[in-house]
Amino acid sequence: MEDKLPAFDSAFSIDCVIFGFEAGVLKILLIERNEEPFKDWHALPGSIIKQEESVDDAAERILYELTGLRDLHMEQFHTFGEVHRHPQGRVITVAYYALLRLTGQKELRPVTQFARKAFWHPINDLPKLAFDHSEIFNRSLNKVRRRLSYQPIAFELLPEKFTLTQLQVCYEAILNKKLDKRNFRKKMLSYGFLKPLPEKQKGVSYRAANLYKFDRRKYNKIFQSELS
Amino acid sequence: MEDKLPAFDSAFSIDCVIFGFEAGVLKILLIERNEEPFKDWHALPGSIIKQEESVDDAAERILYELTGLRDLHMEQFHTFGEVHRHPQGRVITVAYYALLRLTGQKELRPVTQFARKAFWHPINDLPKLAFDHSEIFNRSLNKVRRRLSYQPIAFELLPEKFTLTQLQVCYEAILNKKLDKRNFRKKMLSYGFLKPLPEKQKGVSYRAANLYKFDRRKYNKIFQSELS
DNA sequence: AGATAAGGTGTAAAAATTACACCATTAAAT
DNA sequence: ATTTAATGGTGTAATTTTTACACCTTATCT
Repeated sequence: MEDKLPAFDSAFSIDCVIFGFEAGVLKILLIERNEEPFKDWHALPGSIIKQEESVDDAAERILYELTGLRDLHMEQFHTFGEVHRHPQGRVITVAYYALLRLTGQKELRPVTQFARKAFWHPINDLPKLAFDHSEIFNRSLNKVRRRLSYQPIAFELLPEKFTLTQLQVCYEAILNKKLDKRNFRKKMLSYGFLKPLPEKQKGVSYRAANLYKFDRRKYNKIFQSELS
Repeated sequence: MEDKLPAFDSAFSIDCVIFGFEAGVLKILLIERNEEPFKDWHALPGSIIKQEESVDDAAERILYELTGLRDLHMEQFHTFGEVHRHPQGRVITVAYYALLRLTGQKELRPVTQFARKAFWHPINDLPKLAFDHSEIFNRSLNKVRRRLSYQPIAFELLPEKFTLTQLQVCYEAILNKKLDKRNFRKKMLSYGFLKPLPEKQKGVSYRAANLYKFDRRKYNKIFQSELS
């Protein structure tokens, strides 16, 4: 496929691994490419950095153009610089990840023609991805797991009001292992940044669980002072 | 100074933060630049990535060319991508760090003309650095500190045979805080990768301390299995 | 012999982590 | 009305890890 394409010199690009959590399943955002190389393949949202924008700004723009998503807090985690990772020329890519709350049913609507569509896909069943995107994804998942071990970032994935079980399932999905219910709750509550609400889960056909809210002020206090 | 220089389009570069430990003091490797921009300034060893080399390979080559040092294990930690970080044009830089054992008196000898010389400088007294290199250094130090909290990487800095006090001083230099002697020893020995040698320190005018050796096999076992 | 400087050691309290099982509540089904 | 199915919610004891803390020992130098 790549033989017919023009070669180019070198470029910097961005690739984004956006995690979402839905129905107890951890997913990432993929696009269907509408362009060679790897036309029709699934891929991470990614594109070329422009001359006049910072790398961080490029990440925001590119994610928006390919998926319609805006204003996430993305974090850079690695730069992939093998010579032949792109068939047409030298492309070094800076990879970002973000955790995204899926409530509010944000619509996925690419605003450029590079992506035919954008969609969520469970991480346990990923298709073959374009370029070295599988490797990029693997590395992002390691990063998120490691990060979760020192910062309870799972909140970023949950709706504003959530149950402790939802929180635990989210942890388990990220870490890919079962946790003990009592110990998990004890620990989470001991942090002090979970506010119990005078409100219960609705629409379940079993005992409704209490809802909690994440208190970002307290959270920030704890995890800023921890750096010292 | 930059007004007279030709502008260029865009480039990818490498900057290296190489840590060394000497006489109880943590140092990094700086060069004196022999080229505009920032001619005569102190800077991190860094230069432009070539078209036909991977980013990791570029890091090794560049460090060698500017300092004469080879075969260190460098690790990428961040990519700096602000638009105006270089006065002449767009330069995105991938930053690496490494910890280097200073025994054997490795000579520092730049093999290109870009650096007039290379030298070690204590981290507590750094001069103003070229470009955004101070920021790059700060970030590298944070990275090393954080890493030290889950992997005892301080060994990389010590000679083959070392005393427990040397090890502790090295930790203290990285973390910039005092540690308790008894607790520190208890913990280090409990890992099981410190081999006591039937040998004592020489040439000190007080009671000689026992020497230890770092057992990399056991270390790797422990810190590989830890990832699961 | 005495001074100096660092080496080397143990214990108790506190805190964090782990393992583990049963009753309560709700809605749906009968 | 009763039963069933599904999840919610809770406590304790054992173990491990972390912390705080002080004194005698050894080697060298004078």
